Amino acid sequence: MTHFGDHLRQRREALRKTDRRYSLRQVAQRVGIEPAYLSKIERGDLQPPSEATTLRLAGELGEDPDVLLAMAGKVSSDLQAIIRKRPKLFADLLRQLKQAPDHAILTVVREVRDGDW
Amino acid sequence: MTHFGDHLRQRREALRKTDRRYSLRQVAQRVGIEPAYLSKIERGDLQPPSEATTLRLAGELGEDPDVLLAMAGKVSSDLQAIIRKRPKLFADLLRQLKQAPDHAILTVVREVRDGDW
DNA sequence: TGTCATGTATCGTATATACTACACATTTGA
DNA sequence: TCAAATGTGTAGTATATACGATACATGACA
Repeated sequence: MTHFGDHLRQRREALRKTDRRYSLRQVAQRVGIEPAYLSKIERGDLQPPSEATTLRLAGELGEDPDVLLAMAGKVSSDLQAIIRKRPKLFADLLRQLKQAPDHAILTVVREVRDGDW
Repeated sequence: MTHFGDHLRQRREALRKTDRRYSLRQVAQRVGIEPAYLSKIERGDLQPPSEATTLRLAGELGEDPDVLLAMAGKVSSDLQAIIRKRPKLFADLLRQLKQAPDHAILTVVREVRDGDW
């Protein structure tokens, strides 16, 4: 499993190949953090940043926010809020689905989307 | 919405009516925290405790752990781990189900439980 | 060849989290 | 009635979180 920082750096360097605006310093500036801070994060010297900063990084680097948050060891606060409103229901559901294969979960997602209630 | 601390106190006092072992001090001791700390939590003077302590409180007071954690503004770390392993899938699922009525989610839970994969 | 940008090392800070320790006034039960 | 138990006020602590500011060596490039 590739590290959060490694992943950031790989992604940034990839974008950098076709766009010089993706230097560490410029990305840091657009994201609103110090270059030194981003440097240490990319190198795994520091913990991944806060949810808010991680989301801005995802936006800047064109990454899926939930996936990047997951790599940062976090779960989006809006998802947490959904669970907290009906904790028993969603706790049961998630533990049931823990073992289920991806396609089964996808099926459920589609069922719900197309479901009529 | 009743406060986390209020809820704890109500629950503890209810148990106390039939069992003197549910004094604040004795519960605190069994849970492994200082009475003064539990007092302030019940009165809403301090934030809800850590996940670990909240779970011990749930056990001691016979409450559903996920529900009590939700009242503490948290989501169980094992549920978070489930989500983090397949963030896109579960993020989509939860956002789909955000609006769904309880019975629809229950149906999904049962479908998955009885499903054959 | 000099200057501009780049990545990084070092140091420091503000705030939040998660409690403990102790003392004290009040209440309860034998 | 008095000793034990109860709830609470005050003060303090250790650790984690989430960064900022500054300075510096290296590399690119014009």
